[in-house]
Amino acid sequence: MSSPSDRNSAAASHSPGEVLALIGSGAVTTRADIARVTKMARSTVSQRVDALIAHGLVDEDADGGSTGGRPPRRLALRTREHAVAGVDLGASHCRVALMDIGGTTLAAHEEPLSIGDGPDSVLRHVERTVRALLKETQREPGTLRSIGVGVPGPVEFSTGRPVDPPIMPGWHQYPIPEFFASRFGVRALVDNDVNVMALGEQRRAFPDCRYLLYIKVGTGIGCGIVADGRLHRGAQGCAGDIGHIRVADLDDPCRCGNAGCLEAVAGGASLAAKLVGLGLDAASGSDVVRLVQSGNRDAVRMVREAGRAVGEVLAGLVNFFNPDTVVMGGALAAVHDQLLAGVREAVYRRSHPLATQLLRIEPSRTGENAAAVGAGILAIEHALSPEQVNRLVAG
Amino acid sequence: MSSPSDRNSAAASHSPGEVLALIGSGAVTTRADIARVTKMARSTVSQRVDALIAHGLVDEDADGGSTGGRPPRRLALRTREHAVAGVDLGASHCRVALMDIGGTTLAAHEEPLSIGDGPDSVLRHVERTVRALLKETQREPGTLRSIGVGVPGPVEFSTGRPVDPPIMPGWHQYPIPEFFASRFGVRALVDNDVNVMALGEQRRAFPDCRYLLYIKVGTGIGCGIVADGRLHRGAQGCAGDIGHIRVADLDDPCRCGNAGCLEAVAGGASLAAKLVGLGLDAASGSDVVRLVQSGNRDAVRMVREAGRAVGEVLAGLVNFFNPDTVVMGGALAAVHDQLLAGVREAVYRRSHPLATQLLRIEPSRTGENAAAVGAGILAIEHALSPEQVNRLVAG
DNA sequence: GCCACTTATGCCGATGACCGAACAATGGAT
DNA sequence: ATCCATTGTTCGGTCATCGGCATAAGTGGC
Repeated sequence: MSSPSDRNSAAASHSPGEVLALIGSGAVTTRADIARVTKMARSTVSQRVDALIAHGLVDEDADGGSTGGRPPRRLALRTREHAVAGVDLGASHCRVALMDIGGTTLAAHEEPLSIGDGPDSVLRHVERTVRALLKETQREPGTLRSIGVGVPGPVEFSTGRPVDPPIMPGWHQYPIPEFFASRFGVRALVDNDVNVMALGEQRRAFPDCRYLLYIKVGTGIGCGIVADGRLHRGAQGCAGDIGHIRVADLDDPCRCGNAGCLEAVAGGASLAAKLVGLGLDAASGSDVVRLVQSGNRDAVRMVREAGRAVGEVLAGLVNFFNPDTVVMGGALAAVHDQLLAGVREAVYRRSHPLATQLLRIEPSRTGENAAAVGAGILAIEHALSPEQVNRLVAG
Repeated sequence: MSSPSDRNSAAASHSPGEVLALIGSGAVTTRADIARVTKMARSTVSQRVDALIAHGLVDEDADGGSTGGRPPRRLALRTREHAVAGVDLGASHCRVALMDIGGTTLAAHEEPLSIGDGPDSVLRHVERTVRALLKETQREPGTLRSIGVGVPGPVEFSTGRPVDPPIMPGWHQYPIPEFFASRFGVRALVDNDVNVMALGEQRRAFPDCRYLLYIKVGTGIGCGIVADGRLHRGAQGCAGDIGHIRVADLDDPCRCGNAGCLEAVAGGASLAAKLVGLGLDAASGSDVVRLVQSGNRDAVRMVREAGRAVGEVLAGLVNFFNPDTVVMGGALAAVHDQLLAGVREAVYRRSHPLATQLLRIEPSRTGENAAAVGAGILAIEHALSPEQVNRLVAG
């Protein structure tokens, strides 16, 4: 038996925030469970739980089924009272998902919106949408705990400010978190859209995968990186910018000034342009998808070709990063049969066997709301972080 | 004033292990310092320090200079009583560095040794060398706390076993830690040689850099990855295997069966072979270095060319990983003027400006002992890890 | 239906980690 | 010589946490 209250040995002692995280994760649902997992005394657990209940963070449900003894009281996050918003800003759309802190999507809304309208106009629109969704789901505005935002460009995550975003005119250094702080009084977390999609995909669809790459093939091509369960943003926060990696043996000119960039070879915009060159009607990536789905041979061949190009680059990244999972998402993932075939072919040909032996390459499992939900998860994980909760319970 | 003993608010409270880590880092040197940094009461700090002294982990030096009040007693790791060994196993050499837990190299020894002799023979040799170094520096064998080992092939870090290492016949799944546990009774940590070099370089030469890539250009080409201050090993532990990434527009056949691999284009072995093809006498990477240093035009051109190929691949990795520092090491780093010129040229041409704006690309600053010292640091960080120390102090 | 048994939670005194304040030590400043 | 600034130690008090016991609330056998 270990000596009591010994912070040196297998140290029990978990802060209220850590207890809440356990409850939130769904891994434990009763006080007795918590005591078993944390090894804290049952009395201590009750104390922690009482504090969380007193602060309205946890609810005591009805009794759970008995397993031969007194039935436990089930504990759960007080989802009614705590909501977050996940915002997905695209080049030409805006999607907002209202979620409770349990991760359930309560309502979502999408509409076309040009990011080029500038931060003031766009963010005011987001604010209105969030308020509308709160009303629609009959939640008090005061129940909003935080906001996650995904934007189509590089962001300095710590300050939440876009940095020289190529397709977001007027957004450079705009203080997005301050906007939401003044409107809702909550913290906003802003990240690149591919990052939040990677986070959402990992948390929702691949919870057991610790090293995940999310490849988004849309108009451009980007990559979100989850390493050891956390987002890897790199030194300047622009990690995952794979659109301009050189593809061997191809010389398609790219808007970046170089030739043979992955984006120029396999990006939706470039595929569409090539199809136009063949006399077909394709303005964007979605038209490419439509043509493939209708069985157009040139389009199918081209997407497969694009898959090989993506796979060529991905093969190098797999060798370098050694992920356990690669997820293909973005507009062109709608035709993932063709795309994945090319990707797998190239990756398995060129990557090291040890790196590919357990590697999974799969299409995205999250749907249209991927980015909004991912942003919401970012917000939830902030709101439920032990530091946040401890501050709340202590204050 | 925050209420005392509140584990929720700005929670002071640091375990003995954390206190030792502070002392070991050199950031603090007196009890008063520790109290200021950790915000614990001075009495508590004394208690922690007393425990560490009682267990022989910390020494109380002579007084430090007064600054107008009572002079502080300086604290330092008890380096006399705690040593580690760092072992660098190469294809044809074995280097052992004996270090104290403060990180000072006490003695080092190198000699030629073929890894192909098999684990039994090689590890017995290592054991003899470690014992000789202990005797040479007049340390008791019992002062050895742990052993770090870098090997030239993939390793499952958690078990310390090589996994299908191409140039280490007979080592597949050999339990290296068990060997040392039975001989010295200490834990051995085994990792890929490039990983320990990256770790050593980061800790020694670039302590402020959190995202570092260490590129080793020797016979082959490999990469060690430090992300957020920790080694990134990937899902299977084979991350950083960049030798067989495809280089655009080049088709040199590679031993792996593919063509255009970085290693086939720019590896020391391949460069030597090409020089032989030009009628020059070059058996390995070191001969290439010799030729470059003697001003041979073909060799200089070829190394520069190799630099560009490395840079081409590195440009992609910089976009993907967004490091703040890239270090070039390995045998060919001896001619880093020529190599770096090519690397920088390619990286700055092809990487995203945001990723390169603060990027440093520099030659390795650690010398011949890089891998052995890196392995030693791995061992030190294990021996001084809070978990280890807490167990010691508690037990 | 009653009772033994099992499991969950609440209550309470005991323990000890940590704190803060007072005190001792030690050298510089005046 | 005296005061001051700073460091470290001692000691009593507080509070978080523990373990044990009482209570709650089911199941299953008889």
